[in-house]
Amino acid sequence: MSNPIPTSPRGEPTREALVRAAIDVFGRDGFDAASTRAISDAAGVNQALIGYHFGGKPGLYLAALRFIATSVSTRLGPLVESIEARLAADGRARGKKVAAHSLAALQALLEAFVGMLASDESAAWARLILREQQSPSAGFDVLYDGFMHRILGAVSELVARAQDRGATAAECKLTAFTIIGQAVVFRAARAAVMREMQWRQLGAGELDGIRAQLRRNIAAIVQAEP
Amino acid sequence: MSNPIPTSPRGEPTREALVRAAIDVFGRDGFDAASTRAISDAAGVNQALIGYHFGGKPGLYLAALRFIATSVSTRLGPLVESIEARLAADGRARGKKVAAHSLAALQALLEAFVGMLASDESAAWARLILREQQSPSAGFDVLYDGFMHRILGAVSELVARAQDRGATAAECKLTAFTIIGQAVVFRAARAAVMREMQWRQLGAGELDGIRAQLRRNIAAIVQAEP
DNA sequence: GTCTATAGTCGGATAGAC
DNA sequence: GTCTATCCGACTATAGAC
Repeated sequence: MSNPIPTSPRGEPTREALVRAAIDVFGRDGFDAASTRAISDAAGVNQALIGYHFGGKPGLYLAALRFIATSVSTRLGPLVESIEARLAADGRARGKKVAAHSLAALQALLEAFVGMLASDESAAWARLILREQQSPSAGFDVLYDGFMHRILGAVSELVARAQDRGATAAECKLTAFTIIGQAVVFRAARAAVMREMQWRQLGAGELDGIRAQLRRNIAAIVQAEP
Repeated sequence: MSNPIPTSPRGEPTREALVRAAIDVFGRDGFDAASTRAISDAAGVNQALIGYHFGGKPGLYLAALRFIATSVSTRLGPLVESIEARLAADGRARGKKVAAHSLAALQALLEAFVGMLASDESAAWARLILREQQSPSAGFDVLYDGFMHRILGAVSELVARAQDRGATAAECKLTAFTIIGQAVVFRAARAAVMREMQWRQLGAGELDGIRAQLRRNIAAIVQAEP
């Protein structure tokens, strides 16, 4: 059916331009409504090249999701890796000291996360991800296995150590989602945020306020008495 | 251009069937990809009736958003009204007593909110709302003015009174969004939640766990020391 | 590897019978 | 108010020249 992607270096710029345009157009219009013409026009290449390079529209869609997973991993990967290394080094050790640096790491990770969600470049692929969450296609696996599972695991584990009360793994995962939700809302409900806050843009100043709020909330949640 | 909606009672069942089907199909496919044929088929009526009753596809879309705003208002309106009445009765009074019942009201409102977001019936229109948030059309006003602004105002005001430390209105609004985000994530990132929690459904048991988590987090956030 | 041209399908809107 | 029939434009995919 859909042939493998040709790998000749000569076509690489074309493939990358198509993928970048695809993320934008698929994110804005959804898979069905997005037209291959709109994508090829935005990429500045011929429409027939989508069939040649990706086998067709679905192949280009999957390539776009893979590109997103790689982008997120590139952006958050180093921080997540350093956290995972620290988690492994601490092993089963617990106590005030572990709790303190786990909280700090949790705050740092979510500040990086919300910074990513706030950026303009993330707008297009965030739209695609939110679509996949609402109606998962076969491509959802690319996103979940590509970065979601790993980040969720790190956040849950940090919550467990920062709280240091015998919360179950399921409870920590639930806490992780409520913490992540506090960042996600600034992308998922962006239009309402901008209108209600009467912001004209979400720039550095606004992001600082959001980050301070997140730091405070995270500390309050993990330090609260059970 | 698009004539006003005919108001004859004879056509009312047709209009309602079309609006209900429209919420489902528009939510699933987006405005462009949704076909009027799919909507009329799902509604069990003739495709040409969309033109007759709503002037066309855009008219039906706006009618669907209006229906959603009314549905949410019906579901959360009474609770919000009782909260607004209490806020008005308290006036400028502050202190421990006001803080305590404001916290309780905040928790109750968010439990109702997340219950709505968890319900299957809300899935379709939640999809539509998330789409509008990501790429607001002219119809976003219908949603914002219809219920968002009012609920956000109630949550912000409850946060201000439950904290009872001189936080600015902007800070309270930001806190309100982070609190609402903790509920919204269970709709916006539903696919990731189900997979990571290894849930097969989000039923009464799972919802109880989410609500307990929200209660705890909200109390921790508003009671934390500045 | 990239292009033009086109075949085949499906979309929204509407005219007109009942 | 509801239906059938149809126009016309836009879409994806692909054949074939360069």
